[in-house]
Amino acid sequence: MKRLLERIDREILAAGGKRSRSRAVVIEGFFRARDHVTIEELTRSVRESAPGIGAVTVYRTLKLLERLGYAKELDFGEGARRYESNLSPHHDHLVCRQCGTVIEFKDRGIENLQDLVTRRHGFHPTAHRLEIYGFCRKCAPGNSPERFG
Amino acid sequence: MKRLLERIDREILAAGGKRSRSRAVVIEGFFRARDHVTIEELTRSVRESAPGIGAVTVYRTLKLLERLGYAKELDFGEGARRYESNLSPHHDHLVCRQCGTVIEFKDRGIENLQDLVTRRHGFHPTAHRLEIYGFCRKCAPGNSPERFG
DNA sequence: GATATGATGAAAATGAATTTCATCATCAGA
DNA sequence: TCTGATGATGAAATTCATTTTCATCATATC
Repeated sequence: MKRLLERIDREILAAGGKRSRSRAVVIEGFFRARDHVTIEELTRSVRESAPGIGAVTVYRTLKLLERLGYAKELDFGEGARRYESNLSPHHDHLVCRQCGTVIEFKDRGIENLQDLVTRRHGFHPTAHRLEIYGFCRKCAPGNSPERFG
Repeated sequence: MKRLLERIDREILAAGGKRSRSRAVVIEGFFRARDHVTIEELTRSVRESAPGIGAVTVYRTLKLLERLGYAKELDFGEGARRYESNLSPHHDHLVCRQCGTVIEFKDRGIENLQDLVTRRHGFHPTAHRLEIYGFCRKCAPGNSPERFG
């Protein structure tokens, strides 16, 4: 973690930025937080140790991390965006509509077929998003007495 | 088209709604419009024939069509939602980041693999979204002198 | 035709995200 | 180490899509 923060620090410096205490706290908080956080969640958690930090700084810092390639914006259609660390390799998401759990998955076969599809249309892909919405194992119809029983 | 509008009309009545001129204009406008319209685009086009129609009515009418199963909300991350008719069977989208063109595609292989993935995680899917972003044939790197030359 | 109630549109409200701006902090050079 | 330039901050204001409110209008129903 220390290594990572120092590396990001160096990249910010190299890009003409300056160090700042608030930003450091937000960045560390982001990598320590559970994945797929909203700005609001992250702001709340970061303020536990550094109460003065404004939500605007959290917005700005995550935009910065995204620009540097360390964070990824997600949108599960909830109104507010979520962010995940971009350190682990690319993956897609299963999103439970009941409890909000997000399961990450990776499927080489799907990716290959996507490549075929784009090639067939002469399309040059730069990114994709695949989300499957439904009910996770725990919330599945039949396993949720209070909802279906 | 006439048939379709009458059928929707009947469904609205059956659900306890009433007929309305404005709404009829919006619904017809929606099915005549090019696919993947924004509220703003549809409002503008609808106002050419019925200037008094408020954007709020367009919002409400598309929500209604969605509830009835005739329209689908899309979000290509542009800030404003888009809507497409839900009459044609399910498909996914290639979205050009340069010119905004949207190509629809359908790939049974991808869908099958998605089913496998969800089953592997004990997940019960109810919907999914797959969008591939990049450059369409016309805007592809190498074909766009003003951008890459 | 009278009446209950759904639909409308303008304006206000909401809420996430961004911008503005005065102030503070940090880096670079003397 | 001091100092000036400029990046970063946080509060408040702004933006923008969408939703809600509300007085009024329109349409089914009796």
